[in-house]
Amino acid sequence: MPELPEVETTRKGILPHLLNHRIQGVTVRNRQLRWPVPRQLEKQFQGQTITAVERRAKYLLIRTANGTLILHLGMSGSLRILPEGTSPQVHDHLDIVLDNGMLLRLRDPRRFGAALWTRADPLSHPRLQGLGPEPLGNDFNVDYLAEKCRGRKQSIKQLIMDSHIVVGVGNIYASEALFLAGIHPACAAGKISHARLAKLVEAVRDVLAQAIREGGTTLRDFQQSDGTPGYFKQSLNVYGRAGEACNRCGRMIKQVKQGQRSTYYCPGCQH
DNA sequence: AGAGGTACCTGGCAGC
DNA sequence: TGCTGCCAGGTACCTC
Repeated sequence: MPELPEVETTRKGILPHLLNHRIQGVTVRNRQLRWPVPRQLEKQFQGQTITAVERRAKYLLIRTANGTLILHLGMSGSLRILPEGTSPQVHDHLDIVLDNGMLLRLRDPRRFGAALWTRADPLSHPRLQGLGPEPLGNDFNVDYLAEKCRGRKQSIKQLIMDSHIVVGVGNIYASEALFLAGIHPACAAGKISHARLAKLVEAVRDVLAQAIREGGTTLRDFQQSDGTPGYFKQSLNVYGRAGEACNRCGRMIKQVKQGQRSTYYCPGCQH
């Protein structure tokens, strides 16, 4: 489900319900997520007050003085704020009960997501250290990207989806950013000019920023934390539009496979 | 080092 | 109706 805009939308949605609130209870119904949910979580998180709700890459960091809950939504995860006592459904694996009569509930049918706990600096957690720069930050710029692309034969689409290069660019927004930049997704990263990489950096920033403004993309099951869908789907130029006409040139959008993932592009606009 | 493939897991849908 | 196969927004880990 979530790429960076969906995670950021979720963060903004849950923040006011969590910040400065005390955790009254933690219920783990299924520990078998991507990694087992650590046993210390209940004991060490309970009773703490939430001091910050941050995001690094697609991870959410729920901080307390005693440690940080690190959440990842995987492909199918979502977080909802619900009144305490709301009955859980099959894939509701984790509840955080708050002192305001509400609870934070993690639902994740495919269980590719994660709930980790660390008492140390979460940014140096093995899952977070070594990640590339944030796409909306200053460290992601054309000089950085050109350096990473140099000599690489890998396709540009796969390269920008590599979280060691830049975080937060998933399958939807990779296709969308390449469309905006006019770059063919199969183009070898090392063969793209500096000027075109500059366009790509701007396109990645623009598409992610716009998607955040519109509350993310709802394809089938993404919901914001209050249950409403995201509206960016209306702005998609290529993703999921195989066989339809390009908004810009009218040619038919194509779909291909790259590294087992679907890629969409316009053969008229992207070279 | 880089590139490619596989694995994890469930649900929805098309096609027979 | 029910089966089978394929597809899905992520990412770690394996091999060559």
